[in-house]
Amino acid sequence: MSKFNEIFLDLEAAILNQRFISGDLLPSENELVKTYNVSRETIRKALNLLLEKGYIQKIQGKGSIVLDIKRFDFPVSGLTSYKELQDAQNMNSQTIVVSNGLLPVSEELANHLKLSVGTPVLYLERLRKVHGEVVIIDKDYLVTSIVPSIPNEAAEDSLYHYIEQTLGLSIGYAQKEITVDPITEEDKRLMDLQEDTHVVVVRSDVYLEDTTLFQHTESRHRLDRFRFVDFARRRNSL
Amino acid sequence: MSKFNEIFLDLEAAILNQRFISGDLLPSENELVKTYNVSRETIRKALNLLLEKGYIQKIQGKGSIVLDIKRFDFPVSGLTSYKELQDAQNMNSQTIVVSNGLLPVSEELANHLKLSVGTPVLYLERLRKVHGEVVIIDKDYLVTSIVPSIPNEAAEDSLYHYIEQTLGLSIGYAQKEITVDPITEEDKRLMDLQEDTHVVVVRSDVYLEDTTLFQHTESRHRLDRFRFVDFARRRNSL
DNA sequence: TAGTGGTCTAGACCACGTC
DNA sequence: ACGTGGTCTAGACCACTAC
Repeated sequence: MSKFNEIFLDLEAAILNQRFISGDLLPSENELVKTYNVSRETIRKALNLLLEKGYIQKIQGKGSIVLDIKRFDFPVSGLTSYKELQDAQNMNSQTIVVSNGLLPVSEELANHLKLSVGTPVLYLERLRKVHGEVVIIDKDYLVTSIVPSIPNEAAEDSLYHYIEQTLGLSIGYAQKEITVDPITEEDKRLMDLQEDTHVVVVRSDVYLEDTTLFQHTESRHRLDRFRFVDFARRRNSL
Repeated sequence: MSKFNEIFLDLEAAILNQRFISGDLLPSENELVKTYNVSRETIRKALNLLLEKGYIQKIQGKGSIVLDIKRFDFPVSGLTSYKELQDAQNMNSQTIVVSNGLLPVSEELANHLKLSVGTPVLYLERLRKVHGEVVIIDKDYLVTSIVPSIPNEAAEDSLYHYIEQTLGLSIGYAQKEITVDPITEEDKRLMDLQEDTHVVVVRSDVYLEDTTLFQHTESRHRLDRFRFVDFARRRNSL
């Protein structure tokens, strides 16, 4: 593990554990150089990670100020899976696998995943129950040359954990899109909808570190249970 | 302007102008060192910006691969304003200012903005018309000690442009939240809703670079006109 | 004036991919 | 073996804040 990543994790833990609270100044870069016995650029790489994640704001001539982290917010931002979220939130929730097997790929999806028509894909469909109600449907389409199959136990736990830990693949990045779509017959049948006429749909394409597209996901959320929180920096395009 | 930022903008332009297309390798870091006559760390800072923005993927031992940028996607992600979006998309749209003046702050908002109750805030309410229909309502609450007033012309153009260019303030970062809420009487009155019972609500807190909270915004979108696109990297928490 | 962060350098060694 | 990106260093100079 790299030094700057270790320092980042160390400082992150210090902030999460409230050893530094909102408004505090972190030790100066020169002090951190002494503390960790590394060069200043190494410290700065660690601080940049904190900066990107919204933990601190740096002010020239002053120092690194710890920002107010809203711990109870839903960080659906970034590339985080349902399971990780659930762990973080301690949600009373349950996953039900309703499909897990090969499916001939549709023409549209074949195009999308850059497969030839007719190639089978691994189709996984799961219901997410929170407090006894089905509020999310997740549909995953996986390229079988990369992920040939998923044990049901892994599907009930975390798909990403299985892909990364068991298959040893490195997930790189994802492109995602959020829209609100009219409900389908399937939504009506499988979800505990109330009078709703729409659901929030999050569609993602997920790529490995070597830029291979290996997964397309459609996640359908009941309106009242959907919340997305994001931290964004203004990039001065000077 | 810093060297690494100039190099970033140069490479970004090259990618946007298709001088490099999806799947291409950028010149190696050592080649870029020669091209730009700078040190390797400076090149790497520029490449990191491309990486964060989703323009490239770096693969050790191989090079920097240009990714597929979906140019017609709505990058509502990051800290971008409606006006900037509109420019980028060439949308046929129009802004109507329906409120622009001081308002005694409510208790809830006072708390939120850390103001004392009763302090006036600058309240700006705007309707966004696209293709003749009102599909977005924007409500901005601005701290008057920082932004005392907004000329109507600026409100019709770009609020951020006015704040940055005319007032000379530096916007730092924002925290935003997306939910789907039931419509209000006001939504019904002001927007061209169809049978909709809900709207997408984007709430943001916007801070200056010195961490001062100066704006709270509530942006209400008609369901069928809302789309959010995001690029996310998986951070290996190794 | 002293201390802070912002930028940049020239060089080093390592890990990985390609051939 | 060679070229690629990943990490790290020790030092330099600048811009800004605080006093």
